[in-house]
Amino acid sequence: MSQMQNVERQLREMILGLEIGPGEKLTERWIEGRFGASRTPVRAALLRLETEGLVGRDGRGWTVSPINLAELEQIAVYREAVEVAALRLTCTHADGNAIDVIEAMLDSCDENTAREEWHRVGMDFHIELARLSGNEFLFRGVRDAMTRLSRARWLEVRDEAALGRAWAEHRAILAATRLGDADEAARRLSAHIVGSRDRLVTSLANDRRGLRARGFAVVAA
Amino acid sequence: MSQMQNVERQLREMILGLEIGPGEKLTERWIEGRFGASRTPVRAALLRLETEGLVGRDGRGWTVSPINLAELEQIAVYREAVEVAALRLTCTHADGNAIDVIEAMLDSCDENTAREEWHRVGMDFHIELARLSGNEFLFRGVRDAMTRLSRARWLEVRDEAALGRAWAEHRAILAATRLGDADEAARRLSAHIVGSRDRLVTSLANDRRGLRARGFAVVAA
DNA sequence: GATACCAGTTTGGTATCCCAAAATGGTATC
DNA sequence: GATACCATTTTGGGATACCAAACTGGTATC
Repeated sequence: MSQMQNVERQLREMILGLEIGPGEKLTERWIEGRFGASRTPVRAALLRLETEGLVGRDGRGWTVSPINLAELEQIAVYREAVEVAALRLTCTHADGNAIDVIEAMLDSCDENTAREEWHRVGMDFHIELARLSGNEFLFRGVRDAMTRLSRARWLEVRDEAALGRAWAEHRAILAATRLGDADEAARRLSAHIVGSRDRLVTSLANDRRGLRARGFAVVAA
Repeated sequence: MSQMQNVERQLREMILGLEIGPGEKLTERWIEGRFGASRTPVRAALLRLETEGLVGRDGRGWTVSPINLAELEQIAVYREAVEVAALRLTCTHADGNAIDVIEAMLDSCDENTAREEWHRVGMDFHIELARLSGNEFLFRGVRDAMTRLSRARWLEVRDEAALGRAWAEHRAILAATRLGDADEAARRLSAHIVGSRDRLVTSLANDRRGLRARGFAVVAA
């Protein structure tokens, strides 16, 4: 694999994994040294990650995008539009086998599963469901929105009960989709997204002090 | 302005203006010479234009994205989702003054207006309307979709009557939005987008031979 | 005539160098 | 102690050099 893709992938993982905190300054030379690549692939990676919203410009330099509560709310609205559209599309040509695969993803999580894995599967559920629509642009929209939400969701304080409820909602959405009941599926997905957004923003707003203490920049709604 | 932004802007204009045809090969060295910049800004520009879907990789090299009828149909579906969501949002806080500005854009076109200008205003109408939603992500979604549709719409064979009908639809959408009638506005916008898509794809499919004769790569639906 | 093969050229990927602007840090001044 | 000022360093933007892989055109072989 080329250096360019390597730097991009590794830097993205460090940002999403919060190994580099939201709001931290980045210098091209530091990245260069950190990954043993020269500046050309480093700059290519930064340009890509900028379009993903993971890094941004801070004057002349680069910054890991802070957690922005107002932005999170906007993303949730965008996500609802594209994900519901994708799901409605999927309902028009529901494929039982494909839905089985996604349901198996949910089943793969139990009480012994690491929290990190629940997190990842929770994202992939929505991404893979959107992929079933067959529409590349709706799919990308959902995937990009989930990427932008990823760090915030990881920071969210979630209890076991909340995760269980989310999983139940996922299953209900799948069930309606399997039946091709677009209205029911859309209704449940909308509720899921809105609820998810509210819990997320509330949790982060409440924990803002703690997040700042960890050195994470959090911008208010 | 920096070279990077310069190269990006000029190259984008050449591609959107069809000065470089869909499907044409690009070499970094040619661009370098054409705009008097070195490869560093050229590379940055290509990476950016790649995310806009205007250029793509062809093996190791670069290609101006061909007109892809299947893709155009998918983009229209995506666009409908985000643009309708944006419009519904706008209807919840309709601002008469802002709508006046957009209506003035429509008024600025008359029988003496160049076709190129009609084309530009037709795009900007949708983009500016989406901006009123106040949601950055819905706005970007609409803007990016319009960018991707731009070349195809320019190639579309459209008569005066079709343009007149489009303008009437635009005005009806604005009127419903001004009244805050979200359902009516959404219904009219959906119809406008679907009709627009059908005419576009039909026109291009019919004229495929002519387009190929001009050296434009057109991929079938 | 078709094909396999080879030398020369082109091209994108990468590394490195240079520069102007911005950030930094220390110092003199009040 | 606060502040204005200046020398130094750092940093991103750009230019260029180098390389390996891909492409090209021609040639020899069958």
